[in-house]
Amino acid sequence: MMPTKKTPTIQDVARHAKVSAATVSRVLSMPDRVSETTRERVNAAVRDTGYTINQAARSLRLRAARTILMAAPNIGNPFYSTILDAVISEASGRGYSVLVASRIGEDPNRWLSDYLLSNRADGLLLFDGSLDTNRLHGLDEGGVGLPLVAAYDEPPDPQVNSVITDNRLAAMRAVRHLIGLGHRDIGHVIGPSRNQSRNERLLGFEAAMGEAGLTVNPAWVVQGNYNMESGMAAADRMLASASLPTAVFAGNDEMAIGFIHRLRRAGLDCPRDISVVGFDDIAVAPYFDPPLTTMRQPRDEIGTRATRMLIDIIEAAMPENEPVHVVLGAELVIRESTRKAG
Amino acid sequence: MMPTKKTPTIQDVARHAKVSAATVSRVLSMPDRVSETTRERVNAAVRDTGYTINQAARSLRLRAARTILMAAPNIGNPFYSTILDAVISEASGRGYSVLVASRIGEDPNRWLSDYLLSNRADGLLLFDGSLDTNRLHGLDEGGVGLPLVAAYDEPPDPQVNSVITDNRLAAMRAVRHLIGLGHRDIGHVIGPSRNQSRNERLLGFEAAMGEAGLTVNPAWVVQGNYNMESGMAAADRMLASASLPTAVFAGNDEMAIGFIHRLRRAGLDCPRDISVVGFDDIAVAPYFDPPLTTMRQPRDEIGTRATRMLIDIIEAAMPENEPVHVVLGAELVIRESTRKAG
DNA sequence: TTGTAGGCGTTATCAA
DNA sequence: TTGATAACGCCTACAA
Repeated sequence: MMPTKKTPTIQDVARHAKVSAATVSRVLSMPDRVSETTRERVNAAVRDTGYTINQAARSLRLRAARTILMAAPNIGNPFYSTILDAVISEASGRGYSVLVASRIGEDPNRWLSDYLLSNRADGLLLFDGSLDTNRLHGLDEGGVGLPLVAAYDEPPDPQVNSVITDNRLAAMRAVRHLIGLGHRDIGHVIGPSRNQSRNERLLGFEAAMGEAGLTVNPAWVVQGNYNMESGMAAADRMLASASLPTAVFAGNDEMAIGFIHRLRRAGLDCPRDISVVGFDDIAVAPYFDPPLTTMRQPRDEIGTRATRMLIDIIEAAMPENEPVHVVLGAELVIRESTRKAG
Repeated sequence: MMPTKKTPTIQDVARHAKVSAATVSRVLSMPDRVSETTRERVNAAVRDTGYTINQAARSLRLRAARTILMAAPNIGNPFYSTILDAVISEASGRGYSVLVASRIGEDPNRWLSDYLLSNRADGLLLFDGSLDTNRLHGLDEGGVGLPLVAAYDEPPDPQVNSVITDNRLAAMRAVRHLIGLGHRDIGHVIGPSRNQSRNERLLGFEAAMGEAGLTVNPAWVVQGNYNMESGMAAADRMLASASLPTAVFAGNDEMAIGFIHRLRRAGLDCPRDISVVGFDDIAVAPYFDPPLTTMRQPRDEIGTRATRMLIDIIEAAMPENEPVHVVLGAELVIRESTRKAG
């Protein structure tokens, strides 16, 4: 076995090319400030030595890691992983790496400060609405503005940049679709209470009901947890009530799927007995039986826009005077889980 | 707006506590080598100044980033994102951060060398079977052994450490289940050709057919792409053949779902007309209609074991003399997409 | 156009 | 037990 060769440094390349380290550095970062001939010599030397830049040294010197951190409540959830995919594409297109943190537990701020204030990541993409962005902003002692973009969930703090879907409007449109189909007895499976998007969707539900002069039956508004299991439980609770709605707006597709599944086990058919509209348009939605009518969130765009915004902020390197808020629309995708009432 | 305070360094803390920087460093990394009283003074100073360690400087000095890189073909796929979740848990429990790279394109080696040889990541978790691990090993010039664990896909290279499921055996068990149900006309939807796991599953399929004295009808072996869309296409091709099998082993659950979906559109029912067994046990499998019979891969365990192994290697910091191969079993989960023949 | 020199913030070695 | 000092590898004034 060969003796371990040390990985070559910029000095090794310099020696090899018979120039100074400074020149090598220039060739790498601003090639036009170097004469053609030396540039070629240096490039050859880089190849010969197999040099790769040491990022740690570079970060230390530049005080920038060219890395961003994405924090999500549960990266195993396809919703977030789809976004992550877009985040990685956009980030690596701009020369940034992506660190991922999931299920940030008890002390999120300490956690995040470890990442952000310690030169590991230059900015934060926050997909976890349960984090307290007010306190997070406190991380940033000087008040300069920690590069931060909150996405997906409505930020409780208008001070932070955000990219979100208009959950309220989207919910209204989903419910209006049901109402347009002639439904009047409409239920809602809502998300977990900590979640801000859930509140917006509930508000949208109520607004759409109100504008149509329909009353909300509290027994038909049941809480879930944004997963399939909880959709089943929601169905159970609704089935236990005195009467049944003819249509239900589920806070997301997972819950819609669990809900429909449970309905079927109880001998009820969707859409024959109950129409169901979901939210998100997850991958399986078109292939489910029945194919799910749902509000499609532009997840790619959420990831791409949020990342672009974050990197712009990082590179502008200036205090964000005015926070930017991007609001994206959701699109109603009509499939077969909803049909005319009666 | 306040003037930007520079983030405090270890020197600031030292001044504050009236000790040397070396002492502060010791308090942070080996507290017992410091007297009780100074330790307290230093800790207080750390709190007062709001000091956080600069990871870039630390990495430079230590020649280690305490970061690992996970490379997957498509992190948006729930299969990989579930694993990622486990990877992050395990890694952060051991004080490591996780960088994620997805869809590594044309020149994967260059890409990866950028990460690994440049002190950004200390090791690689490779979930992309399309990467050439032979050439990847070449990254490691001295032959010391780049810390690398390949997972999920059968590594074409026995030289690299791996954590995999026994795809062949799992496939055999899936098909035996079908045979045990009395099926004799059995088809197979296989994965994309670049994929090694697909070959193993095909081999398992053939082995199980062979041992039961059944012949494989080539018209019933159709290729897909591990996604739902391709499952539909596979069904189309099978429906176009002279006769139909009574049971099908799908290379993964996504294809099983697309397949069943298409069948239903053609007026065929699963499991009444055709039984289908899938592979993976993705989240929606129990909620699909019919609930999917499938081979469950221990995805959490894959992620956890692979990560543990990688970090062990990194921290042992010694040439891996013998590559380690961990083979995990898959479990048959019988639900309702398969039933007795006839 | 190129080179010299200094410092980014840490930790390990060596002395005290 | 503590402190001074010297790297780790890079970039960027400033000088030549």
